[in-house]
Amino acid sequence: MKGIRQLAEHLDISIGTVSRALNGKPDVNEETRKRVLAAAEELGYVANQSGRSLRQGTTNVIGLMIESSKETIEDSDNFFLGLTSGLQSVLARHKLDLIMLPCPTDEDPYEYLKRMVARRVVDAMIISATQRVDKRIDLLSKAKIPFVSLGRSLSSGNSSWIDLDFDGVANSAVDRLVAHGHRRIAIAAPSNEINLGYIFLDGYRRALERHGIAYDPSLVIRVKTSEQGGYQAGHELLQIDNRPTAVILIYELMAIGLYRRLTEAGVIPGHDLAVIGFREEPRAKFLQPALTCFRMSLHDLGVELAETLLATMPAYSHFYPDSERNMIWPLKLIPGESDSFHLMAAE
Amino acid sequence: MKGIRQLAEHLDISIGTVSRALNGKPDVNEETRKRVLAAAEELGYVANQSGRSLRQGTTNVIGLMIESSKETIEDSDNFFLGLTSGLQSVLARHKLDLIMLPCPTDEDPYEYLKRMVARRVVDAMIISATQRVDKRIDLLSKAKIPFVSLGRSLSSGNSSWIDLDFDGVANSAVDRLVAHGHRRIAIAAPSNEINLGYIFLDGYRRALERHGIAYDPSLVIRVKTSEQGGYQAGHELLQIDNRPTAVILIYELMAIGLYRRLTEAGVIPGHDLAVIGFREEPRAKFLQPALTCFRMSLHDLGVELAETLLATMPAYSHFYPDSERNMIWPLKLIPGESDSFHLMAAE
DNA sequence: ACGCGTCCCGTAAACGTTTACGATCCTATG
DNA sequence: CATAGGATCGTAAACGTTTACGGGACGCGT
Repeated sequence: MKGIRQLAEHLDISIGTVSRALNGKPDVNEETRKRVLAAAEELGYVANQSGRSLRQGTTNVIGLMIESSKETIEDSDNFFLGLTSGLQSVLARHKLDLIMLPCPTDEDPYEYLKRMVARRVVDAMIISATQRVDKRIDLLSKAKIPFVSLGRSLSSGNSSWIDLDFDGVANSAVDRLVAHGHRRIAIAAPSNEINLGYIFLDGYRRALERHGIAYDPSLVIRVKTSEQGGYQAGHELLQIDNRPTAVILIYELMAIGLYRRLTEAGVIPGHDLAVIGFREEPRAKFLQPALTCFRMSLHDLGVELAETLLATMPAYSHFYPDSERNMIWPLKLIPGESDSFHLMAAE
Repeated sequence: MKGIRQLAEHLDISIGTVSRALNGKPDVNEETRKRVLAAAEELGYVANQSGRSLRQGTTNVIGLMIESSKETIEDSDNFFLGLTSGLQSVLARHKLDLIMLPCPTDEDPYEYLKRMVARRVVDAMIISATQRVDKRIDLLSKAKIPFVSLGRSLSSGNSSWIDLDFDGVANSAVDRLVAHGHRRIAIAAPSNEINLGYIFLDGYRRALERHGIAYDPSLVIRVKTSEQGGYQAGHELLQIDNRPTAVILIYELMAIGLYRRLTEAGVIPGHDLAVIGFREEPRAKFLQPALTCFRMSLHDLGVELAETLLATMPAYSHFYPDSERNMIWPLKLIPGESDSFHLMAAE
């Protein structure tokens, strides 16, 4: 089966009518529409995407850009795959397909995105790992490509975003640790320019202030968001004099490395050092003591992302009239035992 | 910047010459080529992919199909993301882009692939999770879409594939366990129709035979390849009367669940029950005792996949003249402690 | 009989690119 | 000088769709 022309000839109908029949347009007899659909099914005809895109200027494809640095690719998790399920459940309703665009580790994400945008291979984009100031946002805005970013940015302007509630996470974590008697609380934040690192630290700082605890910069550890980074964090924690009694991790896989380093040094996690991590991961279930952490549904987040995105696309926005353009995605605290040993007042 | 026409007008050159200049064709003055390239860079012109695809019948995009069932998506790992790095390093040399095509969990993989193929959105495909008999292979062959499958199949015919050496893995594992004195060796295989499960079991069976150990079907446990499945496997292991003294797992994440179930029952992994897993995963590093398992480089596998694929594509095959169409990908044994406690002869 | 509207269908242009072909100019060679 | 041939460029067709437009057939009311 070559194209619509062969299909039309086979049916002895004009090519225009066949197209209208297939696309559910009016001005076509219900009877002939049946014939056309049957023949298409029988001959296995599916419209060539290039031809269609060229004519309509639309691809019916949504892109999910994926970044994974050389350092974290080994530890990188099922985050994006977890998202796809929710995304697709919404996109499928509009006959939109999702493709993932993995940015090569040795290419600049901005340049990569620029290429993809210029080639007009997707109608809209979802980007993540949003930086504090992110050129990609300006790029997409100027190119008038609808998009939503997972993570707000200083560059966001009035574009759409959904951000994980890292402010809330930091606050609950500090509250909980303080309630358990901790006063010296360390925090492991990412070493790159990702914006959620800043939000996380801000929340941490303001929470301390709320509890009348002085902010101590030496308790802020900047490491990679990986198991390796967790190990490194543990290492640095042990060096601090007047060692903190608790630590908050921005990424749960770090807990594995942290536990490892602590255990090596004879420091018992949860007993000698309280630990709270983000986010709940099935594969960290094994940790002893069980990690206190925050839960979120990747599927639901995917659904929300898709709806927010569609709301920004003129052709689909009427389906989602009252969709928020911006939103803070809530996390739920899952109490474990890694922070529940009460401390004797040290002084 | 709209299209090549505007670029041509801006340069006051014909549209054909511009196209030739951009694509490095002959019959264009070196001087004007410079001008064209400069102007394209300045105005940010990039060829529209749809137009190009339509004309040349080629998209310059390679698809990596991703399957993840509802059950395993939570546990699914960085396998595909790990592959992309190697894939892209090769594809980039030929200006080919990689996209990942995640099959929705509620859609039949065959139908999904059929849609993607018919829409002509990629030039070639990489498929994985190959089934014992896999209709996708016939589909791609008939559609004359170059492809390589990760995992051979009974349907493979003379198509290209790379298969992980599960036969070798099963054999080494059995050899090692027998050398440690084990005679009753269980095996946890996947419950679906994925072909590597069969190969794994075959290898296991032949290895037993080689050692003069009778094959006992009750020692074959079929579970999902997830942490949950590992737990289930542990559960079933404990039910077997005349309990086996060792178990081989087809997937390393299963070890986490297995350890959990064993510990619950007071059975010490590595001591009361020897364990060998596939494949090495950074996140299973924490397990105590350390898991004996098999290592492979995802990056290198990606490289090999890309080269094998390109070798099947007429336009690129001359770059890879002596590339094997089929290949067994070797794994390296990483000794841990989970199988190294020597047993007293039980009888 | 005439006009008008509705239903259905065919015709052809347009989307942006690549490429076969032919045209022009210039140089070298006899 | 005539001509061959190389270098460079312009022209136009083609890829597979969608869709604006117009036209024929038919029914209905006047």
